[in-house]
Amino acid sequence: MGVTIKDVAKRAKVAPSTVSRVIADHPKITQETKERVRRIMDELGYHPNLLARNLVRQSSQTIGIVTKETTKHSLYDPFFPAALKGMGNLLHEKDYSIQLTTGETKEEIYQEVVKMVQGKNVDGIIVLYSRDDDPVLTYLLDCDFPFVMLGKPTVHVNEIMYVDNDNVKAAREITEHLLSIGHRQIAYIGGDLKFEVHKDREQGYREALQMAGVQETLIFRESITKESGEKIVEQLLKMKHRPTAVVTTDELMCLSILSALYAKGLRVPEDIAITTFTDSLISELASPPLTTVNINPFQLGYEAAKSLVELLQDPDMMKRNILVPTSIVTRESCKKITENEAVI
Amino acid sequence: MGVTIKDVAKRAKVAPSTVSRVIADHPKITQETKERVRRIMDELGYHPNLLARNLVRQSSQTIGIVTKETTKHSLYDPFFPAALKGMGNLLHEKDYSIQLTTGETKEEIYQEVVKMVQGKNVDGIIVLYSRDDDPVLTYLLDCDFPFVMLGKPTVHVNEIMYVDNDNVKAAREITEHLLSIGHRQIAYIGGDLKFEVHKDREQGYREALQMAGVQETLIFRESITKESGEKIVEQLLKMKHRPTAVVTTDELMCLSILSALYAKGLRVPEDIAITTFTDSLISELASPPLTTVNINPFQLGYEAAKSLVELLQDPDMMKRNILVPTSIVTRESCKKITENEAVI
DNA sequence: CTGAAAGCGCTTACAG
DNA sequence: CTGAAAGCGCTTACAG
Repeated sequence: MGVTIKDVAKRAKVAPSTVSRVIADHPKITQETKERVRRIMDELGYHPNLLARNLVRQSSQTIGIVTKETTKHSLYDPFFPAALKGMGNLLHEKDYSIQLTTGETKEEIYQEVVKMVQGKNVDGIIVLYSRDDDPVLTYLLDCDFPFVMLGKPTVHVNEIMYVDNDNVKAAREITEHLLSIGHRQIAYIGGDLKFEVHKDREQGYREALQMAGVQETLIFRESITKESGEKIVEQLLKMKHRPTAVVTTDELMCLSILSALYAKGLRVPEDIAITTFTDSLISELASPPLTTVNINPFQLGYEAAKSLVELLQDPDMMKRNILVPTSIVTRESCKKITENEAVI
Repeated sequence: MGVTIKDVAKRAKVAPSTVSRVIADHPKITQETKERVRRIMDELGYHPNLLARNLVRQSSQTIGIVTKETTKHSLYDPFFPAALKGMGNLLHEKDYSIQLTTGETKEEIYQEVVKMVQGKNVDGIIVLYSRDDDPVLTYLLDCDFPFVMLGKPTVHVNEIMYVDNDNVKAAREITEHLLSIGHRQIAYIGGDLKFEVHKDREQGYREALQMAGVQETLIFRESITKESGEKIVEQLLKMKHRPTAVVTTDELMCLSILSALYAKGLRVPEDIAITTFTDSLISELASPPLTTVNINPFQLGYEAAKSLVELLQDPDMMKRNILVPTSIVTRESCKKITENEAVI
């Protein structure tokens, strides 16, 4: 086996406890001893065995990151790597490691969380989604385990630390943006309402239309595939008052819609305006570049990790929430229209 | 603190060692004792403390995944989540956890790897890239630590277990595909040659042209941004014999090129054909859908993890390599051209 | 088939 | 300022 604290102690002619204190940079050890011990550690190539340290500290200095079950799409959702990077940045700073769930299904992931928590494999958890009836959430609350949610919880809002955008507002604003440049027929393409983010954005869309006195809403909640994009576009084209603008909430879905529109010979933004959410490189590189709600996914991850670390340092802290601001990035996918065009 | 093995032992009136054996499902424990002990474990809500188990076993049942330093682009490269999912799948099956590096720079990542290895925080490592002069690689080889590389190593090829595509062949085949449908002026847009993958693909491109008797090669190695796409397209358009087809090796770069082409009023595939690599959802959803080399990123990750687990089970096993096959997925971004069109 | 004991490699009160 | 000792919660030869 490798070099242990005892080997160092023997060579340095001190007790193992002293070596341990040198590692911890304990203030009551003389500079002299510290230097001597450190030199010997270098000589022997000593590195602390973290497994032993973890056991005695009952802490792994690791944060578990819980994802939702995978779909073909969620795999490629640019939100994930950006948020991951944000969490990684903060956690690296604070000297925590990241452990990722590997399960595919809800049940597998639940079991992993239980194992992480009970096995003391992680000191805290970040849940990367918010959905209805989530056994993971119930479990974490039940055992009072430190965690932060990325997204607004659907229950126990006041007992859970979370980081989110104001998705209602964000969706309202992007819809208002379209209204302000003359659009009246605006379709909305969101997602499954069991996820809080989709509830919020859909509500924001409704609010904006209502406040503008527009009666007609048009909402789609399809899974994100090429086919669903085609299906939606087909439906749009069949309508008497075809929408002049579309709010999508997902960059890949937006690509899918774009693709279907082009296939039908429609031009963006000339024939129809389109907007999306997230603002990864995809929005910038799409043709045309997309007007997008920048939700700052990196910052969301960063703040979630930061809140969790603070919670670990002070378990009794107030369960406060953080709202990461969003902003509209205007690109070429939306065009001002006159009243004439508005009603085709 | 939580329930320990001693609590269970006391209640079940057996020794802690017996409880331990029940957990391990040791064959020499009677069914009767097993059942009794298990019942009590349930009653008390006992879960093994993995930190303690890790210490005595000197193993963390965790695999470290080492990424390369981040760029704005690499963050969104769809290869990463797909490979991650592949690794996760296999590792979940084998009951290993995943620990991810969090560093931003080469130096930070190197330090993390050292800490992972020396601190015994991981049992094995998967390196997600292959580049020249990589201190991480040197270090892992020096301390003879179990690892698998995803990509072909640039040195010590025979001492390293790796999983890769045959990138030379893949690039040759996609270039030959373009040749076979009539293209003669084919540009290539790759990446920094310090990465083995880019060396290989560039070579494949060259080989295909050479074998077809085409003298002229045209190679770009830009970073992946909107601006570099514009720059490249500008250069292409200035040429006397403008290429009729472009091989790109990255889906986001391909989007960038598409975008720049459209901005200049060119049509794909009518005016210029374009192909790419990876085959994530992006290729499918792009406009037009992209002819792509499917490199099976999920499978690459899966096989890498599988090889590593095998290596951990049998440290003396032959350091064999695995080549994951690639295939060309034909979509609408390439059009057959006649000899007339070939020379504009 | 089961138990008593040692030990994994640290950390941390408690003495001095 | 430093050391001796106990202990974190398991596992695993060694006995019987």
